[in-house]
Amino acid sequence: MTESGVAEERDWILHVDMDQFLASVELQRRPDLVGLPVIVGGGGDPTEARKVVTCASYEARAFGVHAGMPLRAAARRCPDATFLPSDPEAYDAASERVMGLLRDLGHPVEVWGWDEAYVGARVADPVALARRIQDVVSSETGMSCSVGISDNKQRAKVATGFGKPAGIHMLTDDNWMATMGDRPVEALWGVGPKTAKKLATMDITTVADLARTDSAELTAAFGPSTGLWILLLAKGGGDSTVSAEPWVPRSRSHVVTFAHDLTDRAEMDAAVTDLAERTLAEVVAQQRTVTHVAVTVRTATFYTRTKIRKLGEPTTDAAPVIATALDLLGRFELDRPIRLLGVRLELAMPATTAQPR
DNA sequence: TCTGGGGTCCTAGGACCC
DNA sequence: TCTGGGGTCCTAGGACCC
Repeated sequence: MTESGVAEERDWILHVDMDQFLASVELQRRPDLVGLPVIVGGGGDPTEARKVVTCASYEARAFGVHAGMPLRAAARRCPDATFLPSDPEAYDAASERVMGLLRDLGHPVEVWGWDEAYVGARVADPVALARRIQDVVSSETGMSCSVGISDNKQRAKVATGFGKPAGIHMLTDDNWMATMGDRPVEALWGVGPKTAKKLATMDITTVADLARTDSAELTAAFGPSTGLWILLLAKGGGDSTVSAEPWVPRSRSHVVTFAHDLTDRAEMDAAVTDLAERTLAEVVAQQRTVTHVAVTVRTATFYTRTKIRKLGEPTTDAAPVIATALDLLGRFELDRPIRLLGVRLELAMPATTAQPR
């Protein structure tokens, strides 16, 4: 604040996160379901095995239903919910609309998946900008979003969690430790259950614990990059850049979980061939080139392994891609029932954005 | 009613070369 | 002949996120 009481312009990062995005898109065409439990996932059949919830409306969440839960379990918890099939094209279109609205505000927008984006803005009143974002998104799409405000992406993302749903929350150096210090390290974006468990063996369980840990102790345990990174996160730091450059994907993949485990090698070959062909077709449609082929196998016991091979030269030809995928598949011991097969194609980076690997 | 699908990045260790 | 060290490329695996 200046003496006149007018805030000065500063660089802010706003994290915009659509509330219950997939359910919200569905509610736009099914207004009769507004206020009711709605569960999106699989083919919309709650009895379908090996399919999970992709998005649950807040009303469904009140029954304990959440993303990743098997549809059958969701149906048990919330039998009166309306189950809808996943419709990626509709979500793509809705996402494009929202991102377009954000870009129209005139600030750089970094898209983070279907339902999230960072907006970088030098403004005096970021809360006013957040309100404007919510108003525009709401009036133009009928959907609500939450906005987190900070000076870096990780902290802005954490702030959004305090704003959900449909709210605005700001986290800065002034309130970071008071807000987060006593919370578990997993409250940090980028610290998951494995890291939390390892930290716990070092007697580090809260954000405040982690923030006051010696950097040498963390780099010894987690490596020079990760160790310093999680220390920075605990102190409220993070990445302060917002890039409006379109994201260039590094890879493209598909996996399939079979309704019934495969035991026949010919069926496995056919599945891998199909996955490779489909994935390559998408890569070629995007005018990209394949450098590596990876094959993933998951057995009935959930044992999951990946084998990857660099191709002799980057290609868009189906023959070498399929041959490599089948050869990689053959290097697994396939004597146990197979639950999942996957193919991932790693892509050559276009010359203008080529980066050392 | 066991545990989806699509991604990214980091680290470790072996092979190979100088 | 033996020994040491550094750098790079490659694959495997882990971890995390939406």
